Amino acid sequence: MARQKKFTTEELYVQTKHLLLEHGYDGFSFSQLAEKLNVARSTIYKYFENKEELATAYMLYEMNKFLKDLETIHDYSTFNDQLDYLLDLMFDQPEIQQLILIGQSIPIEESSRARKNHEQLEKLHLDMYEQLDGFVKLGKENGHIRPQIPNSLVLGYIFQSIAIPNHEDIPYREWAESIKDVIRHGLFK
Amino acid sequence: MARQKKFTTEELYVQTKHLLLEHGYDGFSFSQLAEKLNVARSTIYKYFENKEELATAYMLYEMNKFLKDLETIHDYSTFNDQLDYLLDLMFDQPEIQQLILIGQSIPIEESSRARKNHEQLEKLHLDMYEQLDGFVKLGKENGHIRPQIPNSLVLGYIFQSIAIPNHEDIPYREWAESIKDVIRHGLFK
DNA sequence: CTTCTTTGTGACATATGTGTCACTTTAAAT
DNA sequence: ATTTAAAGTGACACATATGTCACAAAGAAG
Repeated sequence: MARQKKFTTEELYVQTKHLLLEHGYDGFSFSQLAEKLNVARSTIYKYFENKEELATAYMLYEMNKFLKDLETIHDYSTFNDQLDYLLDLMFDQPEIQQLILIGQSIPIEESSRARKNHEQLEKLHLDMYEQLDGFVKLGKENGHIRPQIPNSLVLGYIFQSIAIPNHEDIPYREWAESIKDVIRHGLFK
Repeated sequence: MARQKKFTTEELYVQTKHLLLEHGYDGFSFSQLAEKLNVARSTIYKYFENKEELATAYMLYEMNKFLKDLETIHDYSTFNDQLDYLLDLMFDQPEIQQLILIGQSIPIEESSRARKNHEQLEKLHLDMYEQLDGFVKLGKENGHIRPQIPNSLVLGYIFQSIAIPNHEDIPYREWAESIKDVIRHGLFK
């Protein structure tokens, strides 16, 4: 070791997240990030080749965190508890789908270090999908979820629900319960 | 009149839409747009002061079109027909919520021509909300929609549903019917 | 044909972003 | 105290975006 770092990878990722959410991938720049971290722009190049590599590395980090949390779903035995857990998980990080979307807008150059990250990211994506697909299948087998609804719609529906803007500022608990209710039973009487 | 225009406002808006959806507001530039339209970049400055004004003008155009379509909802008498019409409308332009989101990420400078556009845009937004809110109220009064669900959640659901990615490429008609079904009756048996 | 007006353009000055590199700073190891 | 290597920086060359303006091009009106 020599000389203390001025920022941790963790801090870098936190700022990256904010900037990506605010400006999107195209609008995100090393200049902005360096300013947020109070370092020179060139410092960041010590750790990442370019925007592409940084962004994919960050997405990988975020995805791994999410998947780790997702595994905990197996601690719950009933389908209803699992659904509750999944929804709470997503409520805790409502930005996750937007980030995944931004992640998909990263253009991957041939033969870049980012390629590896990108490939691994696709693996994690598949992992996630399989986890969730298994969950939906269980729900159908156990007779909770109506079997004629396509699995991808079930999952999409759950994911998108979290992104509904709470413009009326309804208290978290009440809002979350309403969403769970609508997911289960729809809008109609 | 003098000299023919090389592009119509319509064409300009179409390209603007594509670029905004692809790159987001921050990633969008006059250079890209000029290239798409096969004109010099400076030509666009003849019609718009800057990116800000162009983007707000475009959003205004898009919003007006959408609201005009939305009015047609009154041609349908029953709540169920109105809901069907609304959902079909949104299926026809699934980009609308993403565009609205992008529109909200336009930073409005003080004392710019874009201010006027922006204020008018907010009015249209309110119009839209009132239209839709009225629709939901009707649904509750007529006993179709469960009254305990917040109105904004009902609307959020309808809007967000359209954005669910159809990864399995299920045929349009079937997919749309499934979504309508889930919105009405939820995922559970 | 000349004039007028709209439409379009290239070039300039300026700003911001990118990637690199020789160099400095700083803390640990000897 | 000296050496070493990681961590950090300013500056350079280059690319791209911005806004402006004097001027060119092209139809319409006279």
